[in-house]
Amino acid sequence: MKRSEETEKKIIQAALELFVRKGYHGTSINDITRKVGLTKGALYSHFSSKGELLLRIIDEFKTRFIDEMMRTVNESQGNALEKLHRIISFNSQFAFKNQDLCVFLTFLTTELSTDVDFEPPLKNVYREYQQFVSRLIQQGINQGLFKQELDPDLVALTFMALHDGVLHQWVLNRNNIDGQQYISTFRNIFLHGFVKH
Amino acid sequence: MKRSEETEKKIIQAALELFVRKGYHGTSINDITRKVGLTKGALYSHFSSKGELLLRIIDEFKTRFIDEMMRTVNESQGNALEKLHRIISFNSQFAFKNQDLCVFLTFLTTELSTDVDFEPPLKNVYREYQQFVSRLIQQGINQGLFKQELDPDLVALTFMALHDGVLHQWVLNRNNIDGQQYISTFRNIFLHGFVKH
DNA sequence: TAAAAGATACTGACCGTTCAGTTTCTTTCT
DNA sequence: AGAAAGAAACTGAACGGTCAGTATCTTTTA
Repeated sequence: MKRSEETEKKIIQAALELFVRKGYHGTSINDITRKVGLTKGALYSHFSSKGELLLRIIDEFKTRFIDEMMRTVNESQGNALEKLHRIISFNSQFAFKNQDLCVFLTFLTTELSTDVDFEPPLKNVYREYQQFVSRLIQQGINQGLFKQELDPDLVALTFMALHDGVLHQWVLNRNNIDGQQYISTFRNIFLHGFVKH
Repeated sequence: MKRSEETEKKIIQAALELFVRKGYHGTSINDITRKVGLTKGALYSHFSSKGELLLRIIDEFKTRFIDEMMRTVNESQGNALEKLHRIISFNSQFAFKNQDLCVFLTFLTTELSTDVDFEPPLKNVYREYQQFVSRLIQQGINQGLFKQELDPDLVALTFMALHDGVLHQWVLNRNNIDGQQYISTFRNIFLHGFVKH
């Protein structure tokens, strides 16, 4: 890899970690350069603005998480339920390996959902995600696996809500939660509820 | 009500709306004073710092949402499942009436979860919430209503995760979602899952 | 040796905060 | 009741500091 590419990667990685930990507005360019061990001039010879850094991270999230998840699920065999299991597994594994990147979308969207520069790309990622899950739910309903009375869009939204929320709670309680057990809990609840029947 | 109290209320209300919409660091004192129609000096004669504003809002959230929810649920009759329904109803109604205040905790916690000044009070509110729900789940298990194999703490966490996530998604899609239908969807899924059985 | 990458030093704007002074309201005195 | 005095609320300008971004110079790399 070229040196400049490596530097860019380091900058993006540092920016990602800081954005997730302190928010976009709470992170200064100086914070980022200090973390990478560079100066402002160096950073601005790679990126034109702080905003471009954010857009690059959004893009990275899309290619590394969304696209990869769709690829994995589409290539897998099985009915809609099994594919939904796949998504949950993929998300969990990805979250374990790339905590920051995974948390990024949820956290930054809350902060920047009304920012004219960032709202459109952020919403695009969400929309793509939702449509993918929604289609899967629709398949499951057609296959007679899921309850027919449910609206696929709303179930997809609920799925994403649960996924977002679980991530949020996990970050807040990283040290007190057994990740594996937490995941199996929320998976069971999402699929079967927790009321006895 | 005294004039100063009214002004303080206006300031807090404006700060709340802006914090929720643009984040804590993304909101300036000037933004707030502009919205209220005051000057900086006036604001600082009521509040000692920007941080105090935030702490006051956290406190307001606690008394108006958490405490009130506990009171409502504790005073209600019925078993654990019915009380859980109460919580969901209360949260939904509260969210409809006080969108900003309800969204506040979720959003600001993501931004400020690593800030030494604000993390403790924010986590306290969450802890109180979780313990309350957790005890309710435990009651439900004891009463034979809920699945015994589940850990009450993790179910409570999942409940809050879903609640947080639903709020988040709702804010992002305020205009495209039928609130009532969305709530009933996530309630059904949480209680009974969406897989046919 | 030319171009890319980085260091240094700077800009103007805006940040949260302070404060001396003015206006507005409330109480006291005659 | 009406003027005087005092308190409370607010103004507007300024403070030091930090922000994102830029201009200029030096080093490294190919």
